[in-house]
Amino acid sequence: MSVRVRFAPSPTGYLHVGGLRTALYNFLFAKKHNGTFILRIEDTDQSRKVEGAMENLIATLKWAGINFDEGPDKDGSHGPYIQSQRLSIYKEHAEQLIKNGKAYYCFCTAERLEEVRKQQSLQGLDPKYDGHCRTITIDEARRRIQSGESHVVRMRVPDEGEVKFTDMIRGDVSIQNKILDDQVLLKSDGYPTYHLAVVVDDHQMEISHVVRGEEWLPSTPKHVLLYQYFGWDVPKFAHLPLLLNPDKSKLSKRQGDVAVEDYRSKGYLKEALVNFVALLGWNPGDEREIFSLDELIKEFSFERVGKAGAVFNIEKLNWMNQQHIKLKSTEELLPLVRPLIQEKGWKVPDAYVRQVIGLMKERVVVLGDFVGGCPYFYQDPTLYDEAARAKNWKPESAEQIMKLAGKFESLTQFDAATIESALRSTAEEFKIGAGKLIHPLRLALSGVANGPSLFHMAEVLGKDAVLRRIGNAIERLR
RNA sequence: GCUCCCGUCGUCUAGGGGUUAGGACACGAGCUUUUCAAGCUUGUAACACGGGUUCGAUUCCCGUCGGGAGUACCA
Repeated sequence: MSVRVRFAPSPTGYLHVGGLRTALYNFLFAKKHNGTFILRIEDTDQSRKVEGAMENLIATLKWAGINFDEGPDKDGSHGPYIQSQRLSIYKEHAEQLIKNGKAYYCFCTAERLEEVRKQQSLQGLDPKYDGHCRTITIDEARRRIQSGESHVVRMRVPDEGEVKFTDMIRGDVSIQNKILDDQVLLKSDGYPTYHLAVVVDDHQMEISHVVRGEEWLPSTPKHVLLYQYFGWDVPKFAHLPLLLNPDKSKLSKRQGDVAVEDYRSKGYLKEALVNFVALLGWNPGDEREIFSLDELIKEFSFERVGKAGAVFNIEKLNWMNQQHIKLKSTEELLPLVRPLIQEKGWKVPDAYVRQVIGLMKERVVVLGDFVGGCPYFYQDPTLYDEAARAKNWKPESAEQIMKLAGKFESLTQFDAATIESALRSTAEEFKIGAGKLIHPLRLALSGVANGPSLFHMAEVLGKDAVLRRIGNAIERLR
């Protein structure tokens, strides 16, 4: 059997990191088995529709490197891939169920439904549709519809028996029919609910494995029942453990960033985010942790996906981002850093940025650190860190640095080696340790107490900037 | 409430009838060092609880507790 899987988000804004992982697992599984990965847009709730959300979703998936084979803008002869364009299909299927007695028209108003639920909870019963419209004959129903009465279609769930299915991650799951609700399948506006739409689409699109979040586990029995009603083969299911907030509730906004775009704009590499999210619930079975997308494809399997929810731990993501940055060449980093410098309005040539990247690469966590973490590479310092000044700038420093500047001036070759020897010889002349010059010079050049190797930093800055900054510092730090 | 799912260091996890319960992040210490990082070495830290089964359970079974999800004309 060929593998066909799908990621089916609803376009309500941005791509959630939980969604990213669901999409990723689907993608990895498809690629691993030479299968097909499909993107389907589930926009059956008109009230939640957000303009541009679908384009955004597609762009973000593309950014992450999770490419789909079939989808809204990639026809694969199983479309359309946007549910709002498939309304007639759902309607036909709902009617088929009605004809077979597996579904029925319901005319209950929202008010009545609410009242019923209220009464039930008052009596300590489960809130559930009371079957009020179950016995209305099709003829009568048609008359009422003809006269313009608002209605929905509900599935008829048997009162007895149970539904069983096997989940690739959780094993056998079963549930009693009697606790299942007569789920609405077709809403009064003619749109299907999720439950009808997924089943119909997954079947028509020949989905072999339904891989989705654990929040769907409780409604899966209804879906299985629908497959049976239609006489269709049931696909395999894999319900992924949830991604959690630090307090263990389902990962949500208000407790941190959940949008993939947020992490992107904060300077996380797609490689790091994908790698990190892959390891939330899955592991390779050995102690490797850093993976490329291709390696993930090679290693992935549902047997190694865990059952328990996983807290989204930003500290580990930070570490992983560092690792992936270090894995990248300066040339690969350049186009990622360049726009950030542009944003600040700073103008420096590529050759210069390459040198900065070279020096900063080992000490950066997010891409922004190449810029905001070392502004002194782009601008003369105007403020000097107070603590550093108190610690490193002594009354005699000005004279010593002045002397050093004199030596710098006469250097024909201004590189890390010549800078270092000039500094060391100056220190000797004053009979002080090199540190007594290094620290104040660093303060003068960068305005702060720490950063990359001072001599290399000075080399990158260049002689003119170094002399100018020394002059400024002596003026301002007196 | 009811239904379903889950339960190994603070977090991500490996393991599985007999182990010094392993790794990673974070945290502490040390080394290195012109600073800060990085790197290397190292330390602290876990099988939720109670019953079984068994010569032996963290591992298998049951219960309890705890957590989560679902319970919509939202997905």
